[in-house]
Amino acid sequence: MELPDRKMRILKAIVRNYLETGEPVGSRTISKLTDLKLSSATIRNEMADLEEMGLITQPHTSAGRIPTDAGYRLYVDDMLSSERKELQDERKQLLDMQDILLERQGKLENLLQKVAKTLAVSTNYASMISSPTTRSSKIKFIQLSQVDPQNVLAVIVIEGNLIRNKVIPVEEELSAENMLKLNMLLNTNLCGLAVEEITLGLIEGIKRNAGIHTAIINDVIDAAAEIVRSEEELKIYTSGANNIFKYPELADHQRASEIISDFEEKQALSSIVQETLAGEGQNGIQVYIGEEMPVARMRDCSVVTATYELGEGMKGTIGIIGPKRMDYDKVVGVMQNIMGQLGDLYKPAGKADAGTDSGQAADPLSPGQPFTIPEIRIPQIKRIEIKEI
Amino acid sequence: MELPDRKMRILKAIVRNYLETGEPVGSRTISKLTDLKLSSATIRNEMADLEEMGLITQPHTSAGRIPTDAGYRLYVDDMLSSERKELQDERKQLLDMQDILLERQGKLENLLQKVAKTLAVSTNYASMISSPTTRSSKIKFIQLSQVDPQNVLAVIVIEGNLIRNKVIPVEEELSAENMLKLNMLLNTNLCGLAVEEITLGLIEGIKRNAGIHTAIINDVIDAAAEIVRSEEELKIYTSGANNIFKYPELADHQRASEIISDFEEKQALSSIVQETLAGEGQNGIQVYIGEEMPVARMRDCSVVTATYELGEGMKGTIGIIGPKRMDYDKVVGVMQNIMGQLGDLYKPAGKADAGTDSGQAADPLSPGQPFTIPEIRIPQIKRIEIKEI
DNA sequence: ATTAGCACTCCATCGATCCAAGTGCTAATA
DNA sequence: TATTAGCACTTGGATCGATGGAGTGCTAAT
Repeated sequence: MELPDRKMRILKAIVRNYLETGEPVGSRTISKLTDLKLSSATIRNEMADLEEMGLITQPHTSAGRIPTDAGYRLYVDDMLSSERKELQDERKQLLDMQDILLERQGKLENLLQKVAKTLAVSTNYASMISSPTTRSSKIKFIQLSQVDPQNVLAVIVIEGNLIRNKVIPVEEELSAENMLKLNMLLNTNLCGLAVEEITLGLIEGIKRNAGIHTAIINDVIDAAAEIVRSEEELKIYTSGANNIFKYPELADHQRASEIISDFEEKQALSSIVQETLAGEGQNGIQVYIGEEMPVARMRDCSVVTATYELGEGMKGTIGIIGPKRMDYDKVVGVMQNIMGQLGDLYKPAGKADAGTDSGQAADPLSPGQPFTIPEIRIPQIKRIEIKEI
Repeated sequence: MELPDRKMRILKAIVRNYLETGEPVGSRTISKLTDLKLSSATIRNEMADLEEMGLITQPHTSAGRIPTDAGYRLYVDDMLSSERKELQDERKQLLDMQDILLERQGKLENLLQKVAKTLAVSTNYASMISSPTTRSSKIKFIQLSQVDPQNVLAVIVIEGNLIRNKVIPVEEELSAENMLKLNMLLNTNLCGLAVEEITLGLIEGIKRNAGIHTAIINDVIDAAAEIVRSEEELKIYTSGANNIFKYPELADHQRASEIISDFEEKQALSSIVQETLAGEGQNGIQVYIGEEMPVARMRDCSVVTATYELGEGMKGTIGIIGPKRMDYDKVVGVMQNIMGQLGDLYKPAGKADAGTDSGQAADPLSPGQPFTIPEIRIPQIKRIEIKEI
């Protein structure tokens, strides 16, 4: 949609003013606000036109105008397409804070949670961030071990030092020798492959090559393959849901309750993440306004999403959810900033301490070294002989 | 505090009625409600007495009465001390639903999340559940392995098949032989010990016995010990925060925002958990009413907490947070029910399939077998000889 | 000791009124 | 022809007062 320059400027002025105040904005306000020297009467005429075009609307007859979804859309598209020189400034401005925040963390989980919080705090909107996908990440290392007579522990390390593990119950204990063979077998066949390359056929092939054929071995191979293949669950971290109370248009019981609920359940957010990963927006940033929201219950909101990339193929989504009158400029700026920061994370970093953190989850950010892995190799177990001491 | 029977009955009637309606309750209502055949005038007199005792109060001069914190307290204490026969019924009633819900899950995380949700749905209040402590759980198995030249993977399995892992960055690669020695050393010295028994002194001892003395080895031992010793972080799962909107006294912006925020941050909830684990209430259930709340920002709420036990020493806390006028009877019933269910989880269960679940977290509920572990043993690696094929 | 009766208090509700902000239209102006 | 000043009109929100219902405390009767 093309718009005469003057109308466009008036529209922008309306949108910007409404973003700030949340109040319908009248002709007089615009007249004073813009540098086009026009009287309120002229503005009124233009506004009548804009309304006819469906870009703005008035809540009731004698009120000012507020942007429609289409109005926002035009505003946002214009913003995204034009070179944003201010963004540079905003990025700089935020860098300090970010630097502190993004100090090397032990656990990916904590990092993501912190990023979510930073986003929420610095924008005053609700935020979310999804864990990165690992579908195309390569397997680095597999290890099975007999924890006790009934349980085998399987640990799989994938690129980025993400760790998956599981205890596999077994009917009877495996001999140490078989266990070692199994380890070699799995490592030789699976290391270096991307997670998505592990097919059922491949697994069957491995079973045939196993040499030893017991039900147990087959079960264990299946279980191990399952861990690798298992659709990694999409985890979503959120923060600042209570920020919605800052915007009266979202803060009534009905709406607030729904939004809070969606934030707790994560289900709805997940569909936004899917949507984002599917379609690529300009600059990697996508904006859904009101009715465009993938989630019906959030049709009073807008969401700005972006895809971040941690390492090769490890993509995730960050999102800011707020009222339709959100400060899109600022949000996009913050977003690009964070994207940059996250992208930088897997580049070589300064020497760091061996973090004292630990826990069930993995350590994705090996302190003090590059995030990517030089080459895949098979553990150097060649042949093993077991003797009593 | 002792109260004449009649006054007690009137108090209970007031509380119960207020719990239901949320409206101040008048003398006439009570007169009709109770089976003591008394006129409203008599009730009025008694109510005046109760008010003097600080058990009830009127929001304004010409309104009915509502219970004070002290009034609630008396009511709750009475309820908790008397044998609750209705509870039995409620337990039965809920069992079916629970059985479905508590089907063997792969991941502790998912289980806890589901329990939280169940609590929230069945009570209509907000709920939380903390991950169980593992301080006194025993170490079952330790394994270090060289993932790549710069990284050593440490995996520790503790009782209940909980898994902790971490990638330890190293300056130079360890020889296979040293790695094996290290594994043996750690397993021999640490397996069977409770997490809290691992002292710094013990670690030093191990280092001295290591035989091989390089900085690397020491670092790795330190890192491994750190994982074990690291104060396990208290994870808290919540659900149903949006339920607070169902209670007008909590649903105004100010309060709602605070509560939601506390639920997101988990910080405040954590202090409730600590408090609960510290003091033992009757039946393992504790109730904090209004001003008794450990968290200042939640002084308009009540919380009912209970300690559940998964296995030996694995204790966690469940909690229901709602308005002061919460249905304490029901909540306590549901609570006891869930406690029982969780307690039963580590008793032998029917044969189950080898679950297809996996992920970064552990599998605490080894399907198809007892949750507790028969005996600790050292992995049967005795002596290793490495040869090229 | 209990109860009926009554005067009193206070809040919630409803309607009426008023006011500010903003519009659309018309006529004057550059 | 585009812009502007002026004006009548609309409308929702705030304010105010009156009304009525629910509940109380007190007194006198049972």
